[in-house]
Amino acid sequence: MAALPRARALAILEAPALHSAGIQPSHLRVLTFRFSSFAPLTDAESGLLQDLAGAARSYPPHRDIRAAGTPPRMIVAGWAAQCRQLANGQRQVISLRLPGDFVWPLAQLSSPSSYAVTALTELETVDAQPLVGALAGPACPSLARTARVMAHLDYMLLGDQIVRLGRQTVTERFVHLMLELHERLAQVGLAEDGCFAMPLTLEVLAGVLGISVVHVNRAVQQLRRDCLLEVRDGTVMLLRRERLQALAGWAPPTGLAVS
Amino acid sequence: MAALPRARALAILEAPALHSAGIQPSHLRVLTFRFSSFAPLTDAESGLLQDLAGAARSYPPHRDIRAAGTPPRMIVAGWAAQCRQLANGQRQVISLRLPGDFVWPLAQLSSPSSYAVTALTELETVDAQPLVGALAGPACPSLARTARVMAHLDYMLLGDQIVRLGRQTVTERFVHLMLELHERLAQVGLAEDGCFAMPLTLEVLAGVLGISVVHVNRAVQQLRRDCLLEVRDGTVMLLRRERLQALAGWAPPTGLAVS
DNA sequence: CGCGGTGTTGACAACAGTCAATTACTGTGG
DNA sequence: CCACAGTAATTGACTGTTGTCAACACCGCG
Repeated sequence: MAALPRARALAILEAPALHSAGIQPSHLRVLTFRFSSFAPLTDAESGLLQDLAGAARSYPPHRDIRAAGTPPRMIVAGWAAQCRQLANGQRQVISLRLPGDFVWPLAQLSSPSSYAVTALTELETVDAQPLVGALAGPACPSLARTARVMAHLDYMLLGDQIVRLGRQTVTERFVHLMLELHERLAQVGLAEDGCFAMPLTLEVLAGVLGISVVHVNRAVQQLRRDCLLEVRDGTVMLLRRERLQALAGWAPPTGLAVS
Repeated sequence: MAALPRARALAILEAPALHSAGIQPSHLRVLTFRFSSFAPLTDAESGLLQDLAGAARSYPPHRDIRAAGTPPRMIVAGWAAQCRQLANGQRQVISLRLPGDFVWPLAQLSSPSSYAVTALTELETVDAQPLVGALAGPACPSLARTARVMAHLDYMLLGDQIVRLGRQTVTERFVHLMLELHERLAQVGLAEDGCFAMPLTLEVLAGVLGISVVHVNRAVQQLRRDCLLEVRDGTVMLLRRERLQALAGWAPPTGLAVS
């Protein structure tokens, strides 16, 4: 969708000025991909994204990024997980946060520490406050619409997670999640042809899918034997998308109209 | 919390003008309870709520309330469920919508029909468009903050639902849900002393909890035998709150600070 | 070389789903 | 007033999926 405008927007990435400004092209690429997938970007909006990409902050793996009152940030590289720690020591991942996602999906409160966002890999984020500020002003009208769509997408993703946990078997859950991740990563240019990098241990996957480590493994082995999917060296290859989609009851998101 | 302002706000309910204006006092009561639980209401805000309560619309049970593009509404009486219908005929309830909740939690899109909101009982809703409109304007500053808190609460509730489905046993899920419902209903004055009306069949409960009808029943019977909880005639009585909270790992929500 | 983290596999136990039969409660029509 | 059908709740017996425990392989690292 919107192939032409995106191409035009991405052309900026070739400009030599980027490097002299200390901007990571891959960071700007993520931002541009994400926002141009909803609506063509105006020049003002492209400029705004370029400003954002200028000041990235880095977090090491396993670092807890506590929410309380800090301004919103957007991930431009690496993966994070929004977790709930349970009394019995178990951990449930509410939502995986990928490049192009806000770290905290919505207006957030000071929640009682049961919520945390943990960096799963080396993580790069940029300050998203200018974006949020731009929503109120009239300067970037389509950005405001885009932000609403993104908020809704976050809500829909939690719905998908609920369906996985509530109604699917281990294998179905895993496949469903892989298809979702592929779709989300493809939106920011980090997945192609059913292939993407997935820096998750079985333990984290078990935390996402609400099952034990052992059974995540069994599901992966079974899918591998059935030649439906391959996982190796942190890379996932979806071999037969149609079969996988039928198996997990997953469908690519249809056109997004804003209310 | 905010006992004094709420009492002042509720005093309006005694005014005889209400009945002549065709306003259901119970509807206004729900609206007033809900909004005054976050911040004291100004007179302008009270007036806005009173206007809302004037024009309620009614839906029969089992009626599907389709979302696509319709303006937002708020429930003032009755229960509804936001569902996902699966290909194999199973149904997963994403979120129960109670009096004082927006029917569609957030900015909504035209989603591909897999999402639906179904009235579980006779349902009364009011047009929430004036509320949403008031958020942008400067007339009701605290209402805008309240709306953000409510959006976040909706998100937190989905997180709770995910934890239930991902990490808890049948009994724990049921108790956890009952405690959540009690808390949410208490916020709109529909629960007291561990006692509230719950118009849900076992089938709907199974749809919420991601388990089979039979097992919902077994859990209820067990809790009844243990004298922890009683369900009869559509009424739930939580007998030992502390034991139940410990059993389900549930804690009452702490103070809500806005970011 | 030993160590910790991660992945892999098997055996068994615990939990939850399915099927089926029975009961209780409603509203309807005779 | 009763018989009836339809829905919901309840219970038992059995099956199937998943969790738990344990052992082992692999790998990078000090």
